[in-house]
Amino acid sequence: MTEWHRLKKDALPANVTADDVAAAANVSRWTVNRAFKKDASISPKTREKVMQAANELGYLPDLRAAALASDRSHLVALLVDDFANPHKLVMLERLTRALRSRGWDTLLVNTLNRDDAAPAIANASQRRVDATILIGIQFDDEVLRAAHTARRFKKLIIFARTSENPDTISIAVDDEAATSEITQYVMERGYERPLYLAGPRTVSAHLKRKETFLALWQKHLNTTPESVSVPAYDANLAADAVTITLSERPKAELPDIIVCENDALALGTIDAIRHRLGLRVPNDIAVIGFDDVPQAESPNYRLTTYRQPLTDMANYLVDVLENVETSDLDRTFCGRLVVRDSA
Amino acid sequence: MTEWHRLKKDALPANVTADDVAAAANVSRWTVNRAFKKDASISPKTREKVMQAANELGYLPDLRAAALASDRSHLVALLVDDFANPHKLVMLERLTRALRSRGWDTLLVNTLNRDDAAPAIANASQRRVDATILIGIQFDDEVLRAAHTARRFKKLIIFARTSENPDTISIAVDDEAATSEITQYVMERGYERPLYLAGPRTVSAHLKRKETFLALWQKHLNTTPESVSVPAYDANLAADAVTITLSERPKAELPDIIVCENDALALGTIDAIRHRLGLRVPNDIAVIGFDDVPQAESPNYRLTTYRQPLTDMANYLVDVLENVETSDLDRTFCGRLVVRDSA
DNA sequence: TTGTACGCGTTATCAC
DNA sequence: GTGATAACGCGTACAA
Repeated sequence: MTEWHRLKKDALPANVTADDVAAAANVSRWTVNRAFKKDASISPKTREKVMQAANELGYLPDLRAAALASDRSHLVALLVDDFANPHKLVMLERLTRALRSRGWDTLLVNTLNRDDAAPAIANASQRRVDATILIGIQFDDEVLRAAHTARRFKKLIIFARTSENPDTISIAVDDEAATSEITQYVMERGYERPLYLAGPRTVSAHLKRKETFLALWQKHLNTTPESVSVPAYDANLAADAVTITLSERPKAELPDIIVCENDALALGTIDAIRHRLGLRVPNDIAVIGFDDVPQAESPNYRLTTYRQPLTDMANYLVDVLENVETSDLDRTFCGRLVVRDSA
Repeated sequence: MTEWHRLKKDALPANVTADDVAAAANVSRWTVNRAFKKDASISPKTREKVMQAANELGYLPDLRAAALASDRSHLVALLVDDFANPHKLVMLERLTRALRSRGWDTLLVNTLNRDDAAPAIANASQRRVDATILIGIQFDDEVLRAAHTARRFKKLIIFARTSENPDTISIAVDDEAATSEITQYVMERGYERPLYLAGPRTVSAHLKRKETFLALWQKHLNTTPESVSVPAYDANLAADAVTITLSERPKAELPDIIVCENDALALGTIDAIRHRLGLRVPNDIAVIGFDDVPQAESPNYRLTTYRQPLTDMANYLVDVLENVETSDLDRTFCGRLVVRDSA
């Protein structure tokens, strides 16, 4: 008989409650509770006794019941609708790491399609999460209104994206400062004919990158750069868009740099320049991205990009969760330009 | 005043319960319950009346209380420890899609480090999830034993990885069949000096790819191919390993194909071959992967790889959840080789 | 088809 | 520092 099977056999019943522990430790159920609570007024000796009994019985507090009774679940819902962007995986890692290491659990909700955003939010509210975090793209005012109607969570946080909605807490990088830094770099390096490649336009939770870039260029050089949009942050879509836009174009009219709203687009752009247009990066066309995804530093791409301070942002998000306030919690962060070889 | 603000102002109290709806609809609380339950014996008229009252009050059942009372949460924990592998993002999307579209919610648990696996499982058990799904790599027998000690969930599922552990349900691709198909393809294309690039060796939940490949090669050609391992499924690690292994080697002794345990390794391998060794793919060294991540079809990689039927696997996982049984639910699936240009 | 005790396992609050 | 009472919001089982 393996050790595993012995364990299986000796397994105690699954439904050990605080009452059982209380009986075993000869204390009241409430004392058991205190033993599991930080800074509770309980003598070290009793706590020790309780913990030992709990260990023997395999007792762990039931978080469902705790949430029901206290109306705080230490649970957040994370709504995502944009799994084509590799940066999402990084964000998921950073957010779940910050949350979990500080005692918060994460409900990952895949917003299946555009019409599913509102039901997804309603669903989260039925779990009585303490906050709902939006890290997708298709959240417009309509969705935020749905969130509000299905009000049940105290906080609605928009992460890595800016929102002016007053009932929302936005934690994001300062797009204007970042884009300003990028623009300055592009100008200093002497690029003259940029093409801006943007993602989908959203109504309420957006990035201010494209408009800032165009405005700055206009201001300093008095011309408005060309720009193209794709309907999702997807490298393949970006590659197609770049190919279609530039393939028939005479060399002299090609852009000398493509400024991309994020790395997902930038990576596709590099692929298209090399393998569809048959040109070199950065010699023929340079490329600059945003996010600094892991791929960006691969020897194949060596992408110049802007890195967001995701860890700081995630930690601030937990600060917000632990704060009782609900308003004036918006905050922007500054990242830094990571210069590699693509521009 | 915007519509948003009006809604805010008119918002009803957040704590609407079934009792409130019952009062408003002039029925008992239990009738309200039935209205929200599928195939409950309730007259359409009453249900309609209840639903209307519920809508007006903004009532939605509290899933915490439901789980507490029924001991079924329709919630699963998804434990992940391997965020460097882009395939994880695809798996997360497919799993959450299948789960959510069939009424299941997902707790995403980031297993922060090796020692955190057991606490992570314990934490999931405190949420009283109906099942725990492991999609990482660092789950050995010790961890599974911890899972068992913190028993509270009915099912422990290992997804996309094989386990012989009797208390575990394993849903995976048939590695032997898949590797056999790959091996046959490699032989048919006339490759003679393969190098096998594997990921970390795990104890209980493993892939049978490397051993199968080596055994088949041995059987048919009577030689054992060289193999190399990296400690994580990370493209950068793979690139480094390939570089170190091959950079000083005379051309004649280089492998003519590198067979990778998955795409994460394969993409890094291609990068290293091109940019560090200065060779061509597939002309000098061919590469073959496993998973068919989105990157694999980019014009830059055109990776020949093996695609798992992830959607079918995810749907089967939900079947398993909805099944009352616990044993004999293991199942393997067959995928297909996707031939592109890299091999 | 509809209504009624009771229990699920905690927490908040107050009494000792 | 410790024990006790009353919720928290719903499900189950059974009765009407």
